[in-house]
Amino acid sequence: MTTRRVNLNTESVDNYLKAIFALGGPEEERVSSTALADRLGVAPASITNMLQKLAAAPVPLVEYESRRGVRLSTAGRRRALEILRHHRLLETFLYEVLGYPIEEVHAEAERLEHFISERFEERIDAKLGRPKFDPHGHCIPALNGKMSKQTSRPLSDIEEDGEFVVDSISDRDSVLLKRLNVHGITPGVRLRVLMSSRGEFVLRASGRFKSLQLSLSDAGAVRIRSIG
Amino acid sequence: MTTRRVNLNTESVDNYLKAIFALGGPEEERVSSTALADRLGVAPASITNMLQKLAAAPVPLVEYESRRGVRLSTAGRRRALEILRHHRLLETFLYEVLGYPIEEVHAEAERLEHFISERFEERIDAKLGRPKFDPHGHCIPALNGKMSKQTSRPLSDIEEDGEFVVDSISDRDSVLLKRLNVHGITPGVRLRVLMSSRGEFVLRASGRFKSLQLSLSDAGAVRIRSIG
DNA sequence: GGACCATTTTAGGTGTACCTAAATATTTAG
DNA sequence: CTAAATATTTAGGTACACCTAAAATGGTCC
Ligand SMILES: [Mn+2]
Ligand SMILES: [Mn+2]
Ligand SMILES: [Mn+2]
Ligand SMILES: [Mn+2]
Repeated sequence: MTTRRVNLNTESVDNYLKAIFALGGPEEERVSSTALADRLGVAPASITNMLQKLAAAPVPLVEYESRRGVRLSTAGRRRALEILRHHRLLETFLYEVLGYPIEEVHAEAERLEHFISERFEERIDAKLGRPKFDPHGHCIPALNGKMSKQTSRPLSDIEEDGEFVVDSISDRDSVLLKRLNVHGITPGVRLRVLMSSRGEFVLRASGRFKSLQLSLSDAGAVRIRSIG
Repeated sequence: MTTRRVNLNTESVDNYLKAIFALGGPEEERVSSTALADRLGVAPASITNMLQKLAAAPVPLVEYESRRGVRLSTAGRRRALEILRHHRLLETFLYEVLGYPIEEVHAEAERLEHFISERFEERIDAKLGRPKFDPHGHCIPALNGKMSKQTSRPLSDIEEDGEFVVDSISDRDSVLLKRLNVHGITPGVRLRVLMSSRGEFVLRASGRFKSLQLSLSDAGAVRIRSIG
């Protein structure tokens, strides 16, 4: 009755860990099976299956109690941050060195992040001059896994007109990303925000003439901070 | 009785096609199951299984008759050349742009070749100035799949002392590759060859003091052409 | 022309990562 | 507090890419 050891160095495991990390938020709260199923686009039953496997490993990658959600273990968090570092370095590299359009870097990085070696990671990091942020304004985790906390808030939380600085933009919706880019809404840019009726947001980047109207849900993809 | 269609866009299929292409040689001769099993490091039974699948596809990737070996179909050759182009562009890129040591480019390219997009391929090709040869001296197939025939011969075929130009060096043995590189034996270099007793080769690159002794089998990894 | 031997194929499994349907537990609402 | 709704897990599949062992084939050698 030898305990058969499973192989957890797979693209799939990477993606589960990244999803748990992302959904857990800065407080690393427990994540539900449904939320994961939704994010990863797989059936809830598949989630349960994988979580049981990740939790039962010799070095568990998650803490998991049946029906009580899941959170990353220390090893799981280390691995998630490693992949996130690959992802963001790749995005920066594709954008800066290979001249990709901003809305195309994410999909390419999403695949390659699982297959580049530590040497590749080191070489592009060096070539880019050890960047701290990716082209969407997201912080790149350091080699030791350290990552500074976000001080920004979602544009969708704003309740009054005002001026802000664009902190970062989610890379998950490439159509929206391109639309924002066309209107000059990129990380670091100064932004005038007007609340229209019915929870829509009207944005204008500094130095631009054309404004852009965003739905509440699209506004959730943009993070801002106060001018300063 | 619906014919279930299989997915042939996998890393595994890529590698089978590449192996058939490489083993078939310039004449694209039929390749035996054993030769493939040997090259790919899988059991002969696995080879049979995959070949049947590749041959039975709606657009067959190989021509296969039981017990008579395989060769690539037009579609299979196209795909093999596409992957070979990825591989060699990646090697050139890793070497030229990222400063990899020559003996490390192959392993990295071997993984990444299956996962880069057409955009990535195009961007590194452009960045490198549409190179025709990779850092081992191998021809990079064109976008349309055209590739010029080799005019070189293996060093191991030489039977008398002489001077030659290094054409290319196999990338499959990284230890040998590094050893050759240390002795200045790289594509384009002028090479003095002395036949020692017992089928060993003594090489000296032009402008170098130290010679290098190579076994017959290692000499098979070096291709040369006449000076001119 | 038959026996032998190497090659190749068939038959029957494995582990990974999914799936659907059914069962069960938890939460919410009346 | 219970019933309905929702969330989660269990049970029983599938496809892929491997594997080993056994059977079949085909060429060689006497
Ligand atoms: Mn991204
Ligand atoms: Mn991914
Ligand atoms: Mn190579
Ligand atoms: Mn490969």
